[in-house]
Amino acid sequence: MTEFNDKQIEILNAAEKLFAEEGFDGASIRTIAKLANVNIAMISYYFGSKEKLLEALIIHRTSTMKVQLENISREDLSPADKVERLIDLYISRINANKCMYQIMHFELSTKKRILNMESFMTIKKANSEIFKRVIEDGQQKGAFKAGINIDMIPVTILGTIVHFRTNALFFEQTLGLTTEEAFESYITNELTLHIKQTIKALLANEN
Amino acid sequence: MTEFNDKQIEILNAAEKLFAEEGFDGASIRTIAKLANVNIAMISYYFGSKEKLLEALIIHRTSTMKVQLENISREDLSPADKVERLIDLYISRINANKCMYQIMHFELSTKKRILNMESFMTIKKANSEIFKRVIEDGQQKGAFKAGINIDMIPVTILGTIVHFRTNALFFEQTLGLTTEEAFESYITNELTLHIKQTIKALLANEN
DNA sequence: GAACAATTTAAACAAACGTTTAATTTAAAC
DNA sequence: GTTTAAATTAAACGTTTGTTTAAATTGTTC
Repeated sequence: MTEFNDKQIEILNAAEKLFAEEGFDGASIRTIAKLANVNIAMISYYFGSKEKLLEALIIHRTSTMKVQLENISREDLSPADKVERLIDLYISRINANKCMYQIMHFELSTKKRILNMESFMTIKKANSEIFKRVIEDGQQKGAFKAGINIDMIPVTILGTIVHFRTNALFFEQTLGLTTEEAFESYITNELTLHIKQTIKALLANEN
Repeated sequence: MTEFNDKQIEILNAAEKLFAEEGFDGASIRTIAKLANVNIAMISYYFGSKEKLLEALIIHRTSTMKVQLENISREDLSPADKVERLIDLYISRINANKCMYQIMHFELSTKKRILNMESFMTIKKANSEIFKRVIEDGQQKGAFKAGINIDMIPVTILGTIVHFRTNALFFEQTLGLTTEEAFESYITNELTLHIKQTIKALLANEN
């Protein structure tokens, strides 16, 4: 879409970090400018306002989250393997965009800004539909059970990951994940395994 | 614990609503005071500062969230029924304290305030341990499968509910839950059923 | 009802906020 | 090299922020 120069990219990166860490209201134009090594006036100069900066950031990041999931439904895999690959992709995407997810989940939950969240919603919708297609295919082939709420499966997958991340402090204590690596390692191994086990069990046809 | 008079309660209620809707930084002392129908100075007078108001609110609300879950592990039910009851209690507790959960999940995720979240963590820990006990009991009785990640089961339950609530706007659109009642009804019926189905499937022993 | 403490108020406080200005520097075009 | 546009700056703008003050009101005690 719109091309950004180096200065603008630096501002967007700084904004992403600080919006995620301190919230939109908590992060100030001055701290963002300082982190990006630019004059405070540059933000208004390039983006117009703080709110428009957030909007630009969301559109910029979501546009790069291309629908790579789409390809999976075309791959020649068993329905069960497709679901596993989808879960892997979900998790790796959140890991790669954890700041953005943090920001958008807060923005979605707040009633303050009636910001344009359509770009984020569109991605969510597309992903949900891919999931739906794969599962319905599996049901027709007799691999998956009927009578399950397909709409809520992405909710459980995403919810589990997001909830684990937001409560990082809690799990650092209770699971002893003191270092950053231990925490991330737990996500890619134990947590991912748990999600796969859970979804598999829900879908499994005992016949 | 500490007793609050009517004015203080009104301030706490107003603060809870506005902190949840607009975030801690987004809500101002003046809007809180206006909603509570008190002078702005009363907040400093009673609570000392905005930050201490949040702290008082958290301690006040979490102290009322007594460990009612504790009783369930003593009830004479099958392990499967106990799990169902635990899920019901989880959901009804979040429904009853949705504002507080909203606030605390944001506060937990932000790196800004190093606020005392111990009261919230203690509750989380207690609940997790009750869950653990019930499931381990079910495993010993042969009702539940072995080789599952017990720690992550509350994460999946809570994550699914919280994620559904935070993305309310999205599901209003995609599921057509236009009214407040339709949304809440979906949680108590479809979503609850989905969670129970999921956890049951994960725990079920096929032997 | 006088004396005292607790409550409530309007006003003011300094600090931080997002944004704009007007001047200056850098870059591009001819 | 002059001209024009773009980028960058420091300073100031008017608000809003959380908090405090000092005066006024209310409640309590004897």
